[in-house]
Amino acid sequence: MAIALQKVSRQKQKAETRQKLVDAAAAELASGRSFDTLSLREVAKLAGIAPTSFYRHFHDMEGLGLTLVEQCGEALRKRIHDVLHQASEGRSLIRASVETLFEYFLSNQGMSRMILQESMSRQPEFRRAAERLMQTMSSDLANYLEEEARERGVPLGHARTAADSMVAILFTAGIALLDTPADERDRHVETAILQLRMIMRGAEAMGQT
Amino acid sequence: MAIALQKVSRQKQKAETRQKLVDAAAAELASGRSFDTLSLREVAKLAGIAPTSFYRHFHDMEGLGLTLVEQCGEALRKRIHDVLHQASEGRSLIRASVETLFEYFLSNQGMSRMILQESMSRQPEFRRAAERLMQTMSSDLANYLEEEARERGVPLGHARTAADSMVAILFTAGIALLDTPADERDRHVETAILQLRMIMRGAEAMGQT
DNA sequence: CTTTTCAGAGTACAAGTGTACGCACAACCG
DNA sequence: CGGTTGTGCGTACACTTGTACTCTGAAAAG
Repeated sequence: MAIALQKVSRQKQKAETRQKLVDAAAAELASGRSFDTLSLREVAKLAGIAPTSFYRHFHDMEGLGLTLVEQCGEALRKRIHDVLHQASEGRSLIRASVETLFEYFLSNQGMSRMILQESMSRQPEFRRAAERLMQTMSSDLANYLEEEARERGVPLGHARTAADSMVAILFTAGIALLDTPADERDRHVETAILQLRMIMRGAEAMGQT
Repeated sequence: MAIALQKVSRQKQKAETRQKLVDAAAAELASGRSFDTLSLREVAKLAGIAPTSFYRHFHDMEGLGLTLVEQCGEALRKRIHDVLHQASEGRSLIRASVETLFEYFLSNQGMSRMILQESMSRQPEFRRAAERLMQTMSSDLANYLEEEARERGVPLGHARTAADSMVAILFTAGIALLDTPADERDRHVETAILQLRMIMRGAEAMGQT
């Protein structure tokens, strides 16, 4: 006996299938595929829709890619923001940030790889999207550093520049991390923390000049 | 009237066609194509050989890619090495290094993009190749920093870690540089220099602890 | 109710892909 | 010299790719 099916609105239905496409792509990334070897037909098949129906949702694979980066970037950004603006349970803030970020990288390898990779992609749109993300994170971080320095009464020179350095290091280390067997990952974490502290020291030193 | 043709040895001939393949790929990269959209058939055609003859030289496109990275990486490494170990004509060494490296990135955009991009590639071989390059450069730099610090009698803590940071920043900045219109590039250069100096200061500060 | 809209399916096609197989012919080796 | 080796070519095959076109059926609009 068939259960009465809810009649769903058109736009809701459309949004759902669209998300199916996004999810299918994400799943494929998660299992190690690279985004630009992913074909329209393939994601369509994985999402359970006809290849030609893809066009009802995205004009391009690039369109899908941008949505993907955007969705994941938002999650990432939020995560860092939260760490910075809430109690860090006794851990130093630098340590908390590094650990949180790396944790995210590890549990979302597929998407992280994509973001990191597309930040160096040939497709200008992708690059810009990734760059925007990094810049947003860098701004967040810079604001925080300045505020925190003011509270401690330590003059901090070039907060934004320091923040840029930190983000660059975190992302570069992130990639290396994903290639590292689990039992050596701590070393990367400690190194990254050391690197960030070094930059903090340098920034403070240059603030006093 | 036909000029007498030199009879060429087999291995020399083979080496030549192999290089034709490499050059064809490099040329395509230089004109903006991304390596992994490059097909075997395409490079074969550009090199002026039959598609199936490709296999006489490389087992894979990946094989070609590795050769490409290797050749270009060597050039890059050498360039930096030279800057570090020779008179820098009055410029500070940091400035000289940054300017030389960025110059190289700009005049070899295709290859640079490839190296930078493949350092985050899905293909583990590529990643490792790029990582090897970065580590070599980092070692070179670390050695130099230590030696130079010894000469000045300044204790330098964690030279290698500092060098890693510097390389990460240089490569990240390199990508941004390539996306920047010519008249704004100086800003990137100055920022990078500032970032490296900051790290130096930090490293010195931590060396005294 | 009727009419319109539009997400999705199906078919079809031209173009491009990697590569297996066999052949030609010049360089090499004994 | 004659036999072997190996680079390069051409053909052929089985796929995969993006997408143009047409059709269907149900939700939305009137």
